[in-house]
Amino acid sequence: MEYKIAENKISIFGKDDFNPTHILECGQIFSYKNCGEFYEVFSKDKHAKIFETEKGFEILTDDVRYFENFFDLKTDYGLVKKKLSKFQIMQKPIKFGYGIRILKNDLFEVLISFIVSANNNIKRIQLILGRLREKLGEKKGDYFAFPTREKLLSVDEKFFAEIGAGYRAKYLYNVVRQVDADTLQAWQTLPTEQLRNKLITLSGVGPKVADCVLLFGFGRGDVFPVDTWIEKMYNKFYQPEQNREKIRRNLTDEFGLYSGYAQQYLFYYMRVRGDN
DNA sequence: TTCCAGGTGCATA
DNA sequence: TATGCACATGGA
Repeated sequence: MEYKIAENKISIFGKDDFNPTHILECGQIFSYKNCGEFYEVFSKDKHAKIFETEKGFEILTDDVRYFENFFDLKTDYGLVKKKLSKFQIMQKPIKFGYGIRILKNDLFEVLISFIVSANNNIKRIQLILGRLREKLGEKKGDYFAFPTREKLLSVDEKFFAEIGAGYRAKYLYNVVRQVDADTLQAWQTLPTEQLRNKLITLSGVGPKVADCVLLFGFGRGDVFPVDTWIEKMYNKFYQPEQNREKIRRNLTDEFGLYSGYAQQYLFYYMRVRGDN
């Protein structure tokens, strides 16, 4: 996919491998707004607006280099889809979510966000994270930054309960005391399996949340997060199986380095289309 | 009213 | 190692 970077704008040429609806509404990020004429997306303390043009899309932002990496623009998703299309099961999901790209979101934000996501629905996750930004994030004109770790350290467990986190309040209170952004960044050098083991030691982080952080933060394509929707998918298209660890092993064996990409097309397809 | 949502932690055997 | 249950909250 071709794109051009100017001072405050990234121009995307073509609409085959980039679609803001697919990218933002496929459940990998919770901080964005559909404003009709455009989408606005928030990551860390930054934001960008995405407009559709005749030839493609334009991303307007003060930090073009950040969002070039965020939208994973250097990866050839045409190739990803070509590799995945040899699997029969991927035909419809790829056609349906053709413009999906896997985001490289801020590690600390992804960690907090997906701890909130556990056993929760997307609407409520967005609500809780929105309140978190409003109450603790720095005001940046007409939006709020994601709170820094220092800010998150300043509140008690009750605060997280009051913004609606429910029983996850304890996990959040604990996890901000267990890691900081630099520690997470340092883990980037580890191979996936070791990194996964590190993440699972954190409060509120199990196999599923760890895989989401690996995929949507660390950019590891060799993980396959198994949630309730993937379990539904697996039981529909493969053999009946309720052990999520077995499902995960089977799917990563099948899709290898492209596991994460496959997962995201399938997740989006299952959640929006239900089936067929 | 009951079920479900991008599951995890902990006790028990 | 594996199984079962509790855990907040709000929409369907």
